[in-house]
Amino acid sequence: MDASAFEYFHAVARTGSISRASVELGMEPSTVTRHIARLEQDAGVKLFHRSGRGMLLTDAGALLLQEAGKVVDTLQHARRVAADLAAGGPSQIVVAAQPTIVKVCFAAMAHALRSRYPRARVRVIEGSAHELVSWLHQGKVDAALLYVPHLAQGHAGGEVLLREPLHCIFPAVQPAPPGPVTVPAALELPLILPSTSHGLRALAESWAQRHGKSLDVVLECDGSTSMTRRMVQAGLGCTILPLASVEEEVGRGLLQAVRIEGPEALRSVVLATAQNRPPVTGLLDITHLLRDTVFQLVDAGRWPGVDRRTA
Amino acid sequence: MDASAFEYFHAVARTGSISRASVELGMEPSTVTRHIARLEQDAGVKLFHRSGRGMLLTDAGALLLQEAGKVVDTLQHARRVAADLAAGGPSQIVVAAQPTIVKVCFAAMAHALRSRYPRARVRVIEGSAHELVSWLHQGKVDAALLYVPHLAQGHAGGEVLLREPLHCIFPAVQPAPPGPVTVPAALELPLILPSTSHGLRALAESWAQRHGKSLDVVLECDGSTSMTRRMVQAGLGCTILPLASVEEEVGRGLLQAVRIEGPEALRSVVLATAQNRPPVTGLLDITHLLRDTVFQLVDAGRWPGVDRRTA
DNA sequence: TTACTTTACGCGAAGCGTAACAATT
DNA sequence: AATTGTTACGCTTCGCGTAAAGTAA
Repeated sequence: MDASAFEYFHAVARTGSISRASVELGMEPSTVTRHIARLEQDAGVKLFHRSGRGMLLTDAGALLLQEAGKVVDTLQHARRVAADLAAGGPSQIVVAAQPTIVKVCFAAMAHALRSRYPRARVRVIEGSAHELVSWLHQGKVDAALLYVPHLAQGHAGGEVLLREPLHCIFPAVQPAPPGPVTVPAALELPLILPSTSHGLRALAESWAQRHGKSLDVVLECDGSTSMTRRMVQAGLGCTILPLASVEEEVGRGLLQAVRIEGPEALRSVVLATAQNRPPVTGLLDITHLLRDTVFQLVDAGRWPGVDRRTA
Repeated sequence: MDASAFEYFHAVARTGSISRASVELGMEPSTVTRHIARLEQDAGVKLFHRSGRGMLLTDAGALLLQEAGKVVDTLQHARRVAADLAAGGPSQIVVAAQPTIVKVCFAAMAHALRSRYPRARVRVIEGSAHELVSWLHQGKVDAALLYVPHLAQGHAGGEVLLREPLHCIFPAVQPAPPGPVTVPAALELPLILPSTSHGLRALAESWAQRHGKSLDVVLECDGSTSMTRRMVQAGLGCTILPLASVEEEVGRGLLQAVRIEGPEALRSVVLATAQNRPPVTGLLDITHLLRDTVFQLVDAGRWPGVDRRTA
């Protein structure tokens, strides 16, 4: 029973159709049919229910898919290591980060990675914190930059690169305090925040609990922070964000940002790598490069709101 | 890059020679050579140092072997699941146990497994407790019967089948106490025991510590317990074993066995399965069968020194 | 010399694509 | 009718084994 049979099977099960799998695999549908037919003959059971609309896994098929998935993953890793050997260094580098971080430093990072590893395929992905840890765990990304909500760092194998102060974001039309505000003062404001399970919302909730207040959430706004920014610009309320997220709007006078005081208003940016998986070739080099890039950005004043003192 | 390439590579690296790998793989040496040569070409580096005596991994080869090993393991599991599907039940059953347990009940177990799963390949392996947990973790065995030293059960996903009392084993020439002895009394005896890291030795050490005594170990005897038995027969000292290990010699008057009193002199026999790995087809059935076999042996009085009361 | 790996060569089989067919919606 | 899966057929290619050559101990 050849390993490629499991790969074909995996593709068909995932796409739910022979024709879709065939284009993904770059071969003719008839070939895929033959492979599936042979696998079913070898296994002695039907792995799919056939219908005019596609292929649906049977119970036995679902069982075998578990194993097929592992085979595909393992093979992919092995091939990648071989490719790394051939390239004399990493042949593929995948870095992910949360949107704000992407905005600030992924241009510089992509540039640094490309010039350091010209022969490697460099991929950058944007995702939520939850997605990032999941991707790390699955080995889909090599390194990730993410916010750790408060002082709860050390949960994963991450190195704290810097601490970024959070700001209260006001509409341009509303008079904002001239200097930094305290956390309790921020909690008095009508806020536009993401719904639960988002890092910033969880942080705000923990502030409210600690100071014995309740949040005045006038609007829940999920998705990209640009939507939240537009809501604040429209004067519906204030929000809490790092300065980097709104630097441009602040510069153009569309929004006002006031720093929130105190250590609880600091979010750590950590550089995380997968601990459970074997490190990719040159991962240590890569993390060094990413770290240096971040520090250079901060030193050049290109990370709004962050300097060496806060970091 | 085909998965079979990794399998061939794995075989060559493991055996250290193309010719040995070729017989293991059931093919001609020239074929294996071609596969390795192509893999090296794809990887762009030499994976082996060639010498007139065989093949030795390079650094790059060692790196790739890590991945190749995972590929081989994963593929093996996937093929097995497929074979289970084809057989309509488990196609292979691997059960392991510590030597004494093997001696007492593996004949009955092998018989029960063969009659329950006539189409399956049944394998039984004997090994030390340390090896057993390692094999379970690696997925090399489906179920294992092993002794848990004292009352520290529950560490792994194991079910306690019974508790077996330990005995003091005396030479035939030496007058032995007529009835059960206490743990402190046993600790006074000159003992022949395995060296550290063996379960029985660790148990004896813990007794000594708890009763504030020190062991009088006249001889350390590693390997099979039959060596220990011969040493006791020769009159060099006493030892501590379950009755099942020495039943035959006791019956022939070559040794004397005296039960040790108290709950601390009981060893639990646990039926363990791998928790970290997906269960094999019908594993639940198999464990049921093994459990019933043990209980039937005990009820029939075929497990020396154990009855329903101690169990 | 001996044991092992590698190359050359010819053959056979396995797998692919094209194209026609069948079945479900 | 349209989309999708399956079967038939001819062909190419890939990989195996045999046999000879090369190479280190």
